[in-house]
Amino acid sequence: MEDKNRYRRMLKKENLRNTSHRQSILEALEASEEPVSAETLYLTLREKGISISISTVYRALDVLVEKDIVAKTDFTDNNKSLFEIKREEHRHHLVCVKCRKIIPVKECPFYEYAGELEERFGFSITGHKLEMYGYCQKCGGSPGKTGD
Amino acid sequence: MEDKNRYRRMLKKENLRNTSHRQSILEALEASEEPVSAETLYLTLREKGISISISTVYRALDVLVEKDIVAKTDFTDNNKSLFEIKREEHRHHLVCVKCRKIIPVKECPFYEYAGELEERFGFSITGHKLEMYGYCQKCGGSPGKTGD
DNA sequence: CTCCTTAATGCGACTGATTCGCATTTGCAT
DNA sequence: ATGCAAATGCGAATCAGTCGCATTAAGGAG
Ligand SMILES: [Mn+2]
Ligand SMILES: [Mn+2]
Ligand SMILES: [Zn+2]
Ligand SMILES: [Zn+2]
Repeated sequence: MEDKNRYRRMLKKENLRNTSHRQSILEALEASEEPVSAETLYLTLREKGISISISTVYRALDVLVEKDIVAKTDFTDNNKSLFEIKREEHRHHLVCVKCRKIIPVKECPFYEYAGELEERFGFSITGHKLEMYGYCQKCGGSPGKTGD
Repeated sequence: MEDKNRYRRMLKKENLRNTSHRQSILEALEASEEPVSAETLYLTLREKGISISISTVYRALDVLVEKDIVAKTDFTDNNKSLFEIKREEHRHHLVCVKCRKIIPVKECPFYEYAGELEERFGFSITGHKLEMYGYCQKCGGSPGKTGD
């Protein structure tokens, strides 16, 4: 219930109306540990008994991405975009090229590197995306720690 | 002319036939400093007087990506994929969100970080993509060095 | 060089994710 | 409560990318 108010504030700050659909979408995104497609999100909402149109899902996601509340990523292969709510600590992903599993990674080693590039290219970096591809443990990954 | 032989060898190694279209495509990709869309590539080839079909461009790119000779990237915004030949040193990109300029960056600060993640998640990393977004110098970037 | 097998290509039809137009509803400021 | 702009629903439209199938052209064997 307090998330509801947080979302309201976020939307307000961006001059977006606080609609029940946007609330539901933010809630569903927050609940998902992995990035989700517009269609998956749509189906999830419908299962919860929420009557919404797929166009609305796309439009809501668009505006949330534009306002930097949601991150949109196009992983290669699968032709659909995936969406993820932006959290305290932004995330990167390990994507298994075999089973398509996506593991979120919270660390970001890029800040100092970014500063260096900004100076070199006279470029002002406002964001970045990093996706790593390979094989998960089940599909033939390295035998490293099981993630303890 | 010696590139032609290099391409032939690359194709042969992957059991791909050495067709004139694939040669032209590799040549055009090599000549481009920036990633290009299938359509741009298609038009470039046509301008050179090469008669080719857009399906063939897509099919050639697909197989080259599959064989790890070409890198495919989906930059956000513009809904088309961009393609780039894989060079000695793989590249990342600075993308200006205003004018869409793409600056290639050759450094990759990523290798040791990758090793760490592999061990932690039992994941075997075979590749990665890193794209950075922001404003180029012309569009309001940092006043850093002009790239000397 | 000639033949043969099969990959590669052209072309048009098709797909499927995303977008759009427009009529209707809803949020929200006054 | 009222009015207006923003948001939504629904179907139509877009358009990058894919596919089927008939035709061409690599390139290996002889
Ligand atoms: Mn990061
Ligand atoms: Mn790298
Ligand atoms: Zn896997
Ligand atoms: Zn720019």
